[in-house]
Order: sequence, then C-alpha cells, then structure tokens
Amino acid sequence: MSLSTKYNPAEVESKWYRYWMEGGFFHSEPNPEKEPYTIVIPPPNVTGVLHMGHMLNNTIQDVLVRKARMEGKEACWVPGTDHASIATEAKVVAMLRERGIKKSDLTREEFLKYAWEWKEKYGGIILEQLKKLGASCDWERTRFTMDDDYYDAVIDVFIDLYRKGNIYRGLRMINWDPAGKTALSDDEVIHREVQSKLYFIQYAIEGSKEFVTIATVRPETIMADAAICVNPNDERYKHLKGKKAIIPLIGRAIPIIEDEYVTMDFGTGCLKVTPAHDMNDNELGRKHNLPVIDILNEDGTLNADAKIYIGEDRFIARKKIAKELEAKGHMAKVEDYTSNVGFSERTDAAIEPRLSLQWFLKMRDITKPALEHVMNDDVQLIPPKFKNTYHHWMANVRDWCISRQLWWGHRIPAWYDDQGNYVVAKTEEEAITLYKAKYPPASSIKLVQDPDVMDTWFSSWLWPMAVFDTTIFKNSSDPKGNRDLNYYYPTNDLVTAPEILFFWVARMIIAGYEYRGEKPFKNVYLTGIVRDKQGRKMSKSLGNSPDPLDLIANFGADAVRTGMLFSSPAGNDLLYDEKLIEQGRNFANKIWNAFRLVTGWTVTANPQPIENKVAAAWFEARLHEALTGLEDHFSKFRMSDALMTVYKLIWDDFCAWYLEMIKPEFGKPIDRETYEQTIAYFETVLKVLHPFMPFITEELWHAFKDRGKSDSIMMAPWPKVHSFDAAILQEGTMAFQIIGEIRNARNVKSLSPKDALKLLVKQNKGSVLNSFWPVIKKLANVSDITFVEDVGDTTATGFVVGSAEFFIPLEGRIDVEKERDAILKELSYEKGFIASVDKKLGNEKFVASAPPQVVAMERKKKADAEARIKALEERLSRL
RNA sequence: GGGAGCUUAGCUCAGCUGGUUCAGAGCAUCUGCCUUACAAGCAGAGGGUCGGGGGUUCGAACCCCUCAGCUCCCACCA
Repeated sequence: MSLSTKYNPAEVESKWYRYWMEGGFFHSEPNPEKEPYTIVIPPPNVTGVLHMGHMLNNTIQDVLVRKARMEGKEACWVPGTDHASIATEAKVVAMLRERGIKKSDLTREEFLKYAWEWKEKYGGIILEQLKKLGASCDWERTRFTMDDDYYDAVIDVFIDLYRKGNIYRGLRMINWDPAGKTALSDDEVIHREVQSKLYFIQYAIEGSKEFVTIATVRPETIMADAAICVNPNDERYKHLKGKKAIIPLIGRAIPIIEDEYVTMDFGTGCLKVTPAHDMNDNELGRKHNLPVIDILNEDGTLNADAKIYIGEDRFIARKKIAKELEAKGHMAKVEDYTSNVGFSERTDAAIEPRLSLQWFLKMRDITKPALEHVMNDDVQLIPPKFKNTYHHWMANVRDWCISRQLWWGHRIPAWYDDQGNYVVAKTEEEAITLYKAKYPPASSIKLVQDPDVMDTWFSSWLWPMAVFDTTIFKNSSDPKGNRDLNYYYPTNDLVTAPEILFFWVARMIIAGYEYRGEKPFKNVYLTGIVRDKQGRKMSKSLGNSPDPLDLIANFGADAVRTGMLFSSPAGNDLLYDEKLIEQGRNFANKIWNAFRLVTGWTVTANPQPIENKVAAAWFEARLHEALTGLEDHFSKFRMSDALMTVYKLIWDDFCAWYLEMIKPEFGKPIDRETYEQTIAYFETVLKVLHPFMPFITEELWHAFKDRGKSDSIMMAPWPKVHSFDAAILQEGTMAFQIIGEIRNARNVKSLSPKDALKLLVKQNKGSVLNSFWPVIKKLANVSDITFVEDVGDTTATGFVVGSAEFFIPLEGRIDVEKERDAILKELSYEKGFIASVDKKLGNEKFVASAPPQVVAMERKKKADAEARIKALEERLSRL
C-alpha cells in the first residue's frame, strides 16, 4: 500500500457528505427514549452568501450538535432562511432597475412575483454552501420565514397581540429611511458622528427692528418651524415673551414660547421648534399645541409646504438655503460642528425623523419575563458580560415600530374603510364581519387592506417555535408539529452574533415566554466578529474577506473549521489569519500520517515488550486526563480550549510520545496486543476529534472498519470518561524530562542521535521513577542504564530531574570550563532561590497566618533545593 | 452624555474563590536535522517587572484607588 504523504481533503469530503445525506444521519424524529438536543440555526438572509462570520458561527453549532449526537442524544439542528424584508426588497428593486423596470411601475402582485422568483433562484445558495462546511443540519426540516404556514403564524400572532391590546396604531415620530422609503425601528438606526456646520440664523421680531438668533444644523427645515423657544429663566429674552418672530425667506410669523427644556448656554439659548422634523421638537410642539408642518416628501425632497426649493433634496436645499440666508443677511455666523446623525442600517441613508401612522408593539409588559429569566440565568448568556447590556436594553425598551412600507414580507392584517376606520382580521370576509359589528351600517362596505408589511424580526422572533409548529398559536391543530414542539422545545443552545442580541435574541425570549411560557433556549453563545489581521471588520469594500469556498477548496473543510476555532473564545472577535487554516491543514496531515504509520505495520503473535505495556498504561491515563479537561471545556463553551485539548492529545501525546514509544524498528513487526490497543486508542481520539473535523475522522474510521462498529463515526458513542492513574502520569512527565535532557545534551555537545549513549543514575531517595527506564532507553537512544552510588572519576555531563542525578559519561569529549560555568550558574540560582524561601520562612507573620500546607510546601521546596545544591557541589568537586 | 469591557511573550489568548496547577498555551522566532509515518515534519532552545503609579496584605497578574490607552453598547440636546 502506498498512500500519499499528504492528506487530500478534496477527495474525501464530498464523498462523505453524500454518504451522510443518503444514510439519513442528520435527520431527527422525536424519540422518547432519548434526551433531545436542539439547535435552531440563526436563519441567514435569503440575500446572503456565505461569509467568514457564517463559517465561525456554523462550525460552532455543528461541533455542538455532532458531539450531542455521539453522546446518544436525539440531536436536531434545524436549518432555514429569513426573508429579510428590507434587505431582499432592496436587492430585488436593484435587480429590476438593472433590467429597466421601476418598482413604481409594478403592481404589488407583479413585484412579489419577481421577488419570489429571486428567492427561488438565490435563496438556497447559502444553505448549499453550508453543506460544504460539513454542517449536519436536518435538511428535511428546512424552513423559510415566509413559508405559507409560517406566514400564517406571524399573522396569527399579530392578531392575537392586537386583541390583547399590545399592538396599536399610532401617529408617532418614527425613523424614516428616505432611501428605502420606509419606517425603521430604533434598532435599525446606527448613529455616527458627522462633521457638519452649526448655522446661526437671525429671525426678525414682528413689529420691531430687533431679531433673535437661533442655532441649527438644519437650516433647510426653517420653513417647517412652528415656534421659537427660549428658557423662561433666560433674562436675555424675557422681553420677547408673547411676541412673534418672522421666518426668513418665507416671511411666516411664529410665536416665541418659553420652556425649560431649552438649554441657555447652548448656541444662543434660542431654539427653533420644528415639530415635523425633530423628535424633541415634536414633544415640545405637542406640549405647546404647535402645528406640525411637514415640508418633506417621503424620499427626502422638499414638498409644496416648504414654499421654496420645492422638489430639491434636503441636503442640496440645505446648502442653497444657507447660501441664500447668507446673501440676504440673515446668517449671523457659521461654525464647524460635530453632531450625531442616525443612518439606516440597510440603506445607509440619513434618517429623517418623521411623523407617521405606524403600528407599534407595546414592550413594557411583554418584556418582563424575558428580562427576569435572563437575569436569573434561566437563559444563560455566554459570555455573561452581555447580561449587563441586555439588562440595560430591556429595562429601557421603547415600543417597537413593527410596520414597514414595503411589499416583501408579512402583510399587516388590518382593513380600512375610506374614513380611516379599521379592523384587524385574518381574511377579508372576517374583516367585513368584524367591521359590520363594530361600525354603524354603511351603504357599501369596501375595505382595503393595509399595504404595509411587518418588520422582519416580527417573524423571526417566532423561529425556535415556528420551525416545529406553526399552529401553536391556536390550540395546535397540527399533531406532528405539536409533538415536535413539545419534544424539541425549549431548544438547548443558540449560537449567534452579539450584534443581534436585541434585534433577535431578546425578542425570541419575549415571544417564547408569551406563547409557550417557556424560554426558547437554555444557552446563548455569542460569537465574536471575524476581523482581518489588522483588526478591521471583514467587508466587501476593503476586499479583506477571503471567499470561504475557496478556502475550503484549498485547505479542506476540516482545516477551515479548526482554523476558525483555534482562536475564538466566546464573545471575542476573531482576528482571521490564513495561518490558522494552515495549522488546521497541517493537523489533518499529521493525523493522516499517523494513520499511514499504524496501518503500515505487520503484526505478529510475539509477546508484548515491557515498554509497550508502560506506554499503554501511560496513554490510558493521559487520555482520560485529557477527556476530563475536554468535558470541562465543553461544559463552559470554551470551544478553542476544547479543540486545543484534542489537538495536543493527538499531536503531542498520541503521536509524539505514545506512537514513538511503541513504534517498532523499521521493517520489524509489532505484537498483536499493542497493535489492537493502538487502533483502539486511535479510534477513541478520532471520536473526540470528529465534531471538529468530521471528514477526515469519517475517512479514517472507515479505513479502520471491519471491527464491528457503527456505519458512521457520527453515530459512534462518545468516549466515557473514567478516573486515571495520576502516578503514572507523573512518572511519565519525569521520564520525558530525562529524555529531553539527554536530547538537549546531544544538541549542545553535537552528538549524533544515532550514537547510543550510556546513562549513569544516582537514585536519591524520593525518586518515583521505576517503570519508564526501557522507554527512556528507546526514545533517547541509551544503550544501557547503570544505577550507581557514586560516579567515581568518570568524566560526565549531567543533570538533575526530581531528586535523581543523571550522568552521561563522555570521556574526552567534555569541555570542563563550560561544564563548570553551567554548574556555577545553576548553583547561584538555587542559592538565590533558597534565600527567598528563607526570607518567607523567617517572617513570623507568614508562618503564623499562611495556611499550614503553604508553609509545609515552602519547607519542602527548600529541602529539595538543598538536595540539588549538594548534588551540584559534588559534581563541581569532581571536575 | 450614560453604561460595560479590555490592557499578561513578537501575535492570538488562558490564568477559577489572593499562596504548586503562577507566570502558561498555540502560533511565530532561533539552532540542529531530508533520522523510511509526517519538512504541512522531527529534536532542542530563547522570550514577559502581567499598561503606569499608589494602596490593602505575611503574600497581588488576581482585591481597592488613580492615571493612560483601546474596544463595544446605549442615548433626541438644537
């Protein structure tokens, strides 16, 4: 058999993924005999293509699911996609524009037809890409947030919340996205600092030569002014009370009012009040009964009420108006100014505060259980630092604007007559019935459905429930869905990005308690953001994001998965470096070569050599020590540490130590007992590696097959951890130190590893080493070991491990001066060490207050050091 | 403006309730090796006043104060 020295992932990965799919290994059905383990995928947008963040996120989910499955749980990972209302609509609009079609020229039905076509064509791409990564999702359960029954569920929830009085329609200031021409929730607005100007504009006082100066960053809104406001305590403006000011350029008179809201020392202490275009001004306007004069169109251009610059974009109008004010002498001055401006998360357009009729969900009461159960860890956030942020948000939550002026999404089930009266109902017939009951009979009832759709998150907040049963909201008419929901819900772990903690996670928790009276998941693992080496966010415009599929093609999915996990503690950003992926690839190659070694052996019936017995006993203990650590890491969601534990177990312990210990000389056979044992160990380490590297482990599992095992390593039982022999581990550590010292001596003295050395050992009392001598002989190439009382006059180089002294006789090949220097250096270190211990022990307070075992430990350290000094001095005297 | 967090080896990070798991890991670096499993490798080595300063304590990477720098979240001061 001649296998390549390089592992080739491309050859095996697609083969095994197909095998898993055909074998139905990913599929789950409720099984009362088994404990369920459930993850619902954070549904990627249908517009999405796989990026590095998805790779990290889904690798973690797959690791968790695969481990749970091997532990014998009924593991179910539900995949799916999100319709992503505004993002998708924007994409479809852009696509149509390229084809020369304007959205405004289409009917709703026509537009939606295009949108669905687009979704069918591109919406599944990202899920297909996940398969390349090895994701073990139950693809038979794939859901979409606009599946027919899911759609119904969202509508049902809307109606239910409306009937409970939690949803209302109201005229409110909302965040208006002039590019998307839709309302946005507060969370979809990103505030950024912007360099702008503060304009000081003079308003004449009616019937006087006097004027007041106001400061504003938005001169284009002066035409919408409803008042000038000053602080009642401001002496400068007392005399203006009751007078009127004239808006420049348009000449409209507005009242001068007083309110303590105005800060006297900002700007001039005079505030222009523009209720239609500023949140605070709106409040103020309501308080003082001011008219709302809206001068903007929905696309951010000026409308007829502006009187001037009609049709101009707000930012162009700003410049022109500033210029005109300047020209006409109304501009007192202009200052540079940094202000915070909100931008649309999706379109990046500057948000326009706008008074608008929208639908809202009252948040105050509905959020209470969601806050409480996170604070008491019923739902655990990992890392827990996010509890603070979560608390802050939930305690200050404002009503959620859930309507969007879009077509792609779940349409609001409200029906209006031509008077603006409305009812909320699922169907038109139902609406008519309700309407008749609610409003006085009208001659002809023609109801029109609300054209708007709901915020995307108003559908995805049902995800952990609705993926199993979309009828829960009305006494579960679907027996299968009901059965599945009861079995799988609450789910176990949710893996997602902290950016959507409020958008999505919090709202799922809210919905979970509202509709199930139960949390949607037990743990929320928040991943970091994948950044480049310099710490910059991965982005298309920077071009710093590698294509995940290229990486998989180049390095293999296993390598990419481990690369993502090598350095990603929960909640911390991952600084992506291709080196990490290379490390994963190298690891796969290492395992591959270990496999080549083991399967290249011929087996005999010879008795097991003593060093192999020692090796097996040692590895057995080491294995279970590692497994103990592994379980601990997993239980705390320390994924990088868990991977590193397996990595070191395989590379260092299994390959570098164990296999080297038992490896027969070239061409010689290995005894059957050791061979069987080794294969069993190999299989065990493959099992614990499988969640991280599913493909190579499956490949090797099958290569070892014919041993009466499961058809896939996916289904192989996770190793049971048991207690281990700590003494042999300690012995092993000492043996490895001795081997290291001998090899180091070889390096320093330029001795070939091929020349066997002799070793003299002076076993002082307290030495624990007894069974590893044959191992030392083999790994350090020592021809014989002699135990001596005294080294006599042999010229030797030496070292101390534990309390034993070791000497390598090197007649005539030793540099006495160098040796002396080295010993003197060691001696001075040891003496300094003793001095520091003495200082501690000489301190009465230390001896009195420190715990006895700490004091005893110090005494032992001192005794050990004294023994070492004695040995060193003896060696010195012999030189 | 409010809140949270971070600063430990060249890089990315561990380090639990102050004391043997206390200064660690992986990667990178350096030296020597193409030794028939693996150069995507093997053997060995070096490297940190734990951001600065102060305090508490017998004892501080860990607790307190302070300064500096970085990051994130929330927020309507024109």
